Formats: sequence, structure tokens, C-alpha cells
Amino acid sequence: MFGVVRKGRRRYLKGEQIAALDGIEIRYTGESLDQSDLDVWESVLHAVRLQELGTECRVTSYALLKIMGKSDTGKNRATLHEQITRLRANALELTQGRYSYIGGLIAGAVKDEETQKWVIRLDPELRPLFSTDQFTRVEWAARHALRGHQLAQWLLGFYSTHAQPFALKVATLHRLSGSEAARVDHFREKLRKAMRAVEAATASQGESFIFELRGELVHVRRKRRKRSDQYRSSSGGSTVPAAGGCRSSSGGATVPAAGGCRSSSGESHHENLSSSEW
DNA sequence: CTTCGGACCCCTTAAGTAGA
DNA sequence: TCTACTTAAGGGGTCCGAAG
Repeated sequence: MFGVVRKGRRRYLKGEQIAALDGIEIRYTGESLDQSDLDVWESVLHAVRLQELGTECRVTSYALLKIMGKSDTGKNRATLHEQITRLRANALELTQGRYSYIGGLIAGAVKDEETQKWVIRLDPELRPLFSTDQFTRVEWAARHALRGHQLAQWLLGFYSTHAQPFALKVATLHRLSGSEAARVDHFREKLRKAMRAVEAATASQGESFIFELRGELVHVRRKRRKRSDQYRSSSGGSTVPAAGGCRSSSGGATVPAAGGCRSSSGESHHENLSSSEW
């Protein structure tokens, strides 16, 4: 659903079937969503992850931008506002196995223009889709390293959902990513470049991601660190696990109090994200 | 230190074209 | 298959000032 969208080429989709793998059917109505929209949605999920989905989450624009590693400027806040609006202004019909969901990505959002504080609600019906075996751990640091490179971010997200990736045709990835490349051979070039970027980004995180193009088939092999290793190496000793960072006691809602989920080690949001299980 | 807004402006992308 | 270049359209960093 969150595909590769060329700058300025966002489309309006109406009940359109989104390309998906076997076993999943998605129909979507709304503006097409790109990788930066996914960043926002994942950041919102991060901010509410300790609560029941559907409960209120209080978070400031400043805190959300911090989570995404973006600077807190007027322009970025305006972009964030647009993105949250876009995530609300859609309808998706998603069927996976026994579960089916019809609704929006965000149930509702209230913003105080004076304080820049958001109250964002997610639909509790989304919960079955995020049970443990369906949940994809987000390689946040690697994703950040690929910012601006939509296809590479998409590939990273796509392959992180598969423990043993199977070979796919270039044309299949072309379709799944929603790339607008008119010709498959053009896309093949973009794909090669993006795969190299993913290889470099994951390598810098101590994980291996090996890509090979044999004829029309794309082979990917990856090796992950064990979870215990991830905790050890990314928590850096002084970092407070993010899981505890955003808690406040105001009516059960999570409130990144001014300064939000900051931990003692300063540059820590991304580290926390990559090591937390959300 | 956090939060906020605005001005300025360089940089980047995906897609397409051309050619080796 | 690969590289280099062009184009449209933002993305977002930096600097500034200000307030709590």
C-alpha cells in the first residue's frame, strides 16, 4: 500500500485493488501513499504501541518529527499535518486469512494549533493484523539511512517481511512496488541501484542482505543478528529502552512529555526503535 | 533545552533519453 | 547492460529570531 510515488505524481485511487502477494487482498480508496507516509504511520504506531489500539495518543509535532529524525521546522510540521490528513482521508479493505478489515489507517486526529499537540486515534480493529506472527520488525536505522530513496526503502520493508525470501521476477517487484516506470528494463536499473543501497544500509547495521539478479529472477539472501545481539549492541549501555520512555500516567494515555521519549543518551530514538519489538 | 515560524537556497529523487 | 545526462518537483537543511 505504501509504494513508490514520484514527486508530485500522487494519484487518487478509488476502490483500486493494490498489488499484493497471494493470501492478501487490499482495495484502497484515497491518495496514493509513499514511503514518507509510511514513516509517519510507523511513528504513530511507535507512539501508541504501549496502549490499546483505539485509545488516544497524545504527541506533539515536535516529538513525531524527532522520532522520524527530521528537523522541527514550520515546513516539516506542515508536511506532517498533510501526511496525517492523508492517512485519515482514506478507506481500505484488507483481507488476510480469516481476518478482514475495512476502515482507515488513522481513526481520527485532533490537533491543537496553539500547542502543536496531536491526539491521534487508531482503530482497535487493526489489532488482529498486528499479532506476533504478522508483525514486521522495522529496521528503523537502515530505513533512515535510505531516506529519500523510496524504492530502496520499499525493498527493505518488503524483504523484512520474509524470513526466507523466495526468488521473484523483476516484473513482479515492479508491480508490487507500484513503480511508475513505463518499461521493465528501466525499472531493472532502478532496482539494481536500490538493491545496492539496501545492501549498504543493512551492512552498516551489521546485518547481511545479499542481492543477485539472475536473468529475470531476483534472489535475496539475508542474515539477521539474533534478537539478543540486537539488544546488546543497540542499547549502548546507557540507552533506556524506548518501551518505558513514553509512559505517563495521565489517564492511561501515552504522553511524550515535552522532550518526549528522550533517553539519557541523547541520540537514541532510532536505536530504541530498531531494538524494540513493536 | 524545547518549541515555534519564516526565509533562503542547495540538493535529491524517479523517470526518461541517449549512447557506448 | 551500463553510464551519463536532463527534467520536474519538491525535500529539507541552515540560519535567524523569539518565547517559555
